[in-house]
Amino acid sequence: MSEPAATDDAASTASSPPPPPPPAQHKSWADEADDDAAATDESTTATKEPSTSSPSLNVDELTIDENKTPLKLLDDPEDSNIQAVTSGDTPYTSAATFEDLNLSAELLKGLYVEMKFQKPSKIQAISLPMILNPPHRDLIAQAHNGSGKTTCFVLGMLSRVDPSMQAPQALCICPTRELAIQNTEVLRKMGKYTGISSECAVPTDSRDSLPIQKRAPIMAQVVIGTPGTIKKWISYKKLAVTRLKILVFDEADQMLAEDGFKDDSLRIMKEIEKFNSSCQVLLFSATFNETVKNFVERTVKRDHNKLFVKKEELSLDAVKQYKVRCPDELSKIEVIKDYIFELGENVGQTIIFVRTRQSAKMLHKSLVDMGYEVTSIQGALDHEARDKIVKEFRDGLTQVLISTDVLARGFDQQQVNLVINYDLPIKHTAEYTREFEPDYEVYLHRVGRAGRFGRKGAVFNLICDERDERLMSKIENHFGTRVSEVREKSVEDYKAALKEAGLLQ
DNA sequence: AAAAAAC
Repeated sequence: MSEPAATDDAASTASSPPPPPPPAQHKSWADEADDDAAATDESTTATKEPSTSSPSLNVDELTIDENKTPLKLLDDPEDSNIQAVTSGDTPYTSAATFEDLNLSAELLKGLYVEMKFQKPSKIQAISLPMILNPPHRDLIAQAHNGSGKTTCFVLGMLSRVDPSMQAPQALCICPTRELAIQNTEVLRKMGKYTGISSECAVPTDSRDSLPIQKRAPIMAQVVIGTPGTIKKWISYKKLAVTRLKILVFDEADQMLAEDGFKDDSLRIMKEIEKFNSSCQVLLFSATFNETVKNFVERTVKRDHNKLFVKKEELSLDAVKQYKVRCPDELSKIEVIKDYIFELGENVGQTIIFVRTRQSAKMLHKSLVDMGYEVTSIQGALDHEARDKIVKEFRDGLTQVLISTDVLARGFDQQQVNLVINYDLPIKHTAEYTREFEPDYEVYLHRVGRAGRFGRKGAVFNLICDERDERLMSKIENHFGTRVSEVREKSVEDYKAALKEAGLLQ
């Protein structure tokens, strides 16, 4: 069951000569920015430039592969809603237990004692053999919110690191500060007994940290951070990429989206590839829309593996979705305080999502003025304030957190049972069209803040005009779900909703 | 007409 795991890593630590010293980097990385940006554009149009391995060809081959190869679905018929396409003839066996994965005793202890895990979740059972076993192919993996994606790549990073080599061997890039910190904490917890060192690459307060030029090079074996800081560390040669074995993009669809972090991500990837073409790349997210899916498949190596879920099956049944029709903006606040807060007091923590920083501030002030204890977070706050607000929420000192989409993705707080969409998420792309498009991916991610790991949860969408109605029904159609209405002033409706969601007796 | 992220 677990034969293949021993060869590659073990051999390289035991018998191969020590790795060569990092080659001298003559040019500052920042100097190349312009060339790189130009090359990047070309590769996206898939016309020329063999800087990576001819992208246009890859697409064709992948398409053929997908159609011809019967899905090598693993041994569990229940997994049929996850579509797995594996590359080549490598057989993978789904891991029924963590023991099946040939993990070190220290890592197993971390999983059982620190994380209190018993056995791999579905996505873990399928993806971990692909991540851990040679030939360590790249992987694009989609899985439901709260299904344990983080464990997949954190375990991947921890088990691929050679504990005896003090150099960065695993790098994980995340879209927000909060997610980078959270992932670092998970890694430290899971890896507690392994002795593997880690560093969180996010901006620090300039007052209590050395300027980058004076800092020592990073020796940590795993680095997790946000694009800007990682780019900076690489360009100042504080983060060496030559020993990296594994590169992870969390929320990969956002990290590679045109209006996301695509340029940064591609630049980092190219820099790593330049010194180190064998580095394994993992792309994880709950969402990959067709556009970005198409693009990311050209971003990774040709012989990658992939796991996808149908969009209809992404909306968790565990989280019940409702809509409340409010006559105007002001009545949204009434609905929140007079009904949702009133009834939702003992159902756990709540996140209220808003579209803009301004409305986060406004709503925060309104609710505080009315005597409610709420906090709010958005990207314009300084780092200290952001960290403090998240910590208070995690410690349970605050029950209600107002947030922009800074926390829409990945934020894992198991006590969150209620999500309120004060505004529905909108795509900003169609600049000159009059019709608004919902941001389906952000909607799904927001909903996913409740019902972590199969827990109960409810979402209330506050809608107040024709535009909202259309957005809401588009969302329903897209995911093939029905969002039932809770009448604005009906206590009974709210009660029934919370009962149906399993949050109220 | 947005949010995120480096100075």
